Amino acid sequence: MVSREIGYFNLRKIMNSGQIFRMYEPENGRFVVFSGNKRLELCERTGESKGNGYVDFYCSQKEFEEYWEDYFDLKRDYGAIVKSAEEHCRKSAGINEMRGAEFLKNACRYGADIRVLKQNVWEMMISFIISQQKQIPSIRKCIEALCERFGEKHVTEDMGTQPDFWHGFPSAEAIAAAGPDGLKGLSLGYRERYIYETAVKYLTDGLTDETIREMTADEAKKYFCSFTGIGNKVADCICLFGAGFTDAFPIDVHIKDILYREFVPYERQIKLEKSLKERLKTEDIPRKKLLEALSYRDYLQIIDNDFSAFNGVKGIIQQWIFAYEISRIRSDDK
DNA sequence: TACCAGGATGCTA
DNA sequence: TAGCATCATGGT
Repeated sequence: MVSREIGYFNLRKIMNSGQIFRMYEPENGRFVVFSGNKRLELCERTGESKGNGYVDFYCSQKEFEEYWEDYFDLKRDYGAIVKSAEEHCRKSAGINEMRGAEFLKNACRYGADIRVLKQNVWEMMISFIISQQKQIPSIRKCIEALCERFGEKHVTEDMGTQPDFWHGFPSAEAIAAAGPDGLKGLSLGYRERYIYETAVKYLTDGLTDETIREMTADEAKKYFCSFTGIGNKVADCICLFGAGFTDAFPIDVHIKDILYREFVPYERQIKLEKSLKERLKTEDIPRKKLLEALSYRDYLQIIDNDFSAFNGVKGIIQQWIFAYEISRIRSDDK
């Protein structure tokens, strides 16, 4: 076991932040993480100094240093990111009707202990292909079903409250070998073809995490987009959560909502809404339609304008505002 | 029943 | 390049 005192680290928030789908909390404060063909148990304990806590990693020192330390992004100084975010919010308060700075400040307070995980590229490709047009619980179910059918079976070493076996994430070979119809019955819908064709191309190209690391962020994103079923959003998720490009900024419906609501000046919002009402000849504009009134380029422009202070770690800020947003939606549901 | 989900694709103009 | 319909499936 490896025990570390770590600041800015909250496993429950990481688990619920939407970046990882194979993480569970079988008992209060005890977590299990699956990555490829690895499995890790962790426990959180309250630390002596404020903001820090002890975390027990149930693995060898070697495995911790070779894999999990980078996986949990533990070498990065998250305190420095928080400090720069606070400074940015303080400076920009008053600009853009204060909404953006205020939202960002609250999002950073909520999300600062969410580490952006460095998972593996292949697992992120398939996981985020599955994620499209699905809710997070449904994504988890599909991925787990995929693992059960195609993943390598492992025996759990410490027999006890846990099931005595688990499955790793399936390899591209296993999925490709199953053929075009091999994915049926997993509730994947139209994504079956995307996953199968991605597995075949992945093998044909001989893709590895190492070849991606030799690319620039732009090259990697462009390359991921050449797979059927991977567009801008999914490619950015792979870049951020799998390839370690921390400037990648996935734009999904929640991020669009945030950018529109908090960062588009009221004057522009009024104009957009007015023209949309005239065009659609109705006063009742669905939120989705409103968010589509801005193009992908428009959203990129907003990010360029309002997040340039975070160059180098923009993706981490994205994850914090995303997690903050979905936590608010979830508490609204209650 | 209708609508939505951490979207992508293919067609049309 | 933008706008639009369509793509399965499960959940509310």
